Amino acid sequence: MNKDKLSTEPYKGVRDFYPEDKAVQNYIFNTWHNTARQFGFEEYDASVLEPSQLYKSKGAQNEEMVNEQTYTFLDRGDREVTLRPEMTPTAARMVTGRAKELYFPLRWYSIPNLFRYERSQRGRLREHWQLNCDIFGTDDTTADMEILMVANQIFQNFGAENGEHYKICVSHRELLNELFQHLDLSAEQRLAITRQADKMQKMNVDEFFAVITEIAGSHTELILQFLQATDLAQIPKILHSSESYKEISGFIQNLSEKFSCPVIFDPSVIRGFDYYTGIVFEIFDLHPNNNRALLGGGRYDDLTSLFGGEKISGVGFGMGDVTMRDFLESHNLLTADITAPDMMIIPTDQEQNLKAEEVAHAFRLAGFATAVDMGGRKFSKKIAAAGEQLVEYAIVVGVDEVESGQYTVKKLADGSEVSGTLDELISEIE
RNA sequence: GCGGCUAUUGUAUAACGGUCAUUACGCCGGUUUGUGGUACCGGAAAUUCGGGUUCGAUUCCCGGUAGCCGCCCCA
Repeated sequence: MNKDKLSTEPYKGVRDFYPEDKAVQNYIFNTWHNTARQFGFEEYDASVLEPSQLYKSKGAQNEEMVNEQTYTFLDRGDREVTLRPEMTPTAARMVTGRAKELYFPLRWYSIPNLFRYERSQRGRLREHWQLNCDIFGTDDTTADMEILMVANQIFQNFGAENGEHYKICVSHRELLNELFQHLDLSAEQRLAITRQADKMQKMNVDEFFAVITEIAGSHTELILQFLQATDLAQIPKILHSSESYKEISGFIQNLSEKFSCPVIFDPSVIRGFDYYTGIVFEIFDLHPNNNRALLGGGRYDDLTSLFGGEKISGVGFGMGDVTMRDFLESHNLLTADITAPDMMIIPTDQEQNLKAEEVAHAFRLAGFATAVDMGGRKFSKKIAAAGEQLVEYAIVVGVDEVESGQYTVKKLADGSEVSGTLDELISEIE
């Protein structure tokens, strides 16, 4: 290997999509598009470039994240620019920009590519695509239910089963907040507990007990009672009379009973960011190799305050293509759209290439995806190659065909042949 | 940013410190000068880089680089 030559590997943490990979991605994207449309969502999009300020404005924590975990640089006009690491701020920006003329509730979805500057690992690369679905401008819990039904339907449309391949876990931000308030915990304690809750599944019980005791001291028991609850009824009694308790219990019951979408109460579902204020949820991959969330989201009551104007609330989720592909592969649910041409025109030798291109043109105008193999191999090899690429039909173009005007189209799957003029063939194999 | 593991042809792999570096798939060609996929024959193609130990290193040691896995963080 000559080290002076350029590497054929893609840039660190990003992927090449060879045709077989692109076919998988198309299958995933098509299922996402179709499901979003099934629920009446409209697609939006924006540039990958955003002013860095869009991500820094949410607080110091975010500023650190932008500085260390995003692709951020100065443009030629000394403006600080960031490759978008998430879509929600962009969506908030766009919704606010036209808040006066948009009709709410607004159902929007997008499949943006997102970038993050960090060490890659299984399920987390530096560039990925993420389906974002949101319902903006309503506080009604029906919207929360609908958003989860979209999420569930996506998995159904991939042929996955709730409870067998994945599970849907829900919680409510206010429940934990109320508990914190009741116990009069400091902001630092709250943050520390919130951080730990996410990791509960990865630790054993004793370890977890020790960690929480260190943070919360005498309140450990109540906090553990909350975090270890496997059912809404098991959380501390003092929370049972709250509005959020009523909201989430109705939510769970309705989804399971009315919409065949069983969801599980799981208090360890927190979601990292501050803008969530109501119901939060995650969908987990149940395959042992993929012990992580495939999708996460929740309700926010004020996403647009940065831009001034009226508050706009909403509910939404994001899910990534990398974890989705791992999910489908692990559970053997993957099918891919074949992208081979419908028809391959095969000149017997290169003298016939121009004529072959003419023949191809006729079929293209008739609606066939048609390619010409103008390479220098023997034409028997060309037929073999077309067959292996799963091309549907092949037509050999040689001196005999050109002189007689009679061509033979071969169906490669079974070897059957039909002969005639080009016009006859075109109408024949429709 | 931190830690663990790995590095052999395009891919996947084999090789007690001594081989002409194994095998399979894929690729190219032929058996087959006008009709494919299976069979047979042949071909091209590799030890990540730099040092060290040794008569001799793919193999052992050190360092660089890259990849994978995990941690941190998770938008």
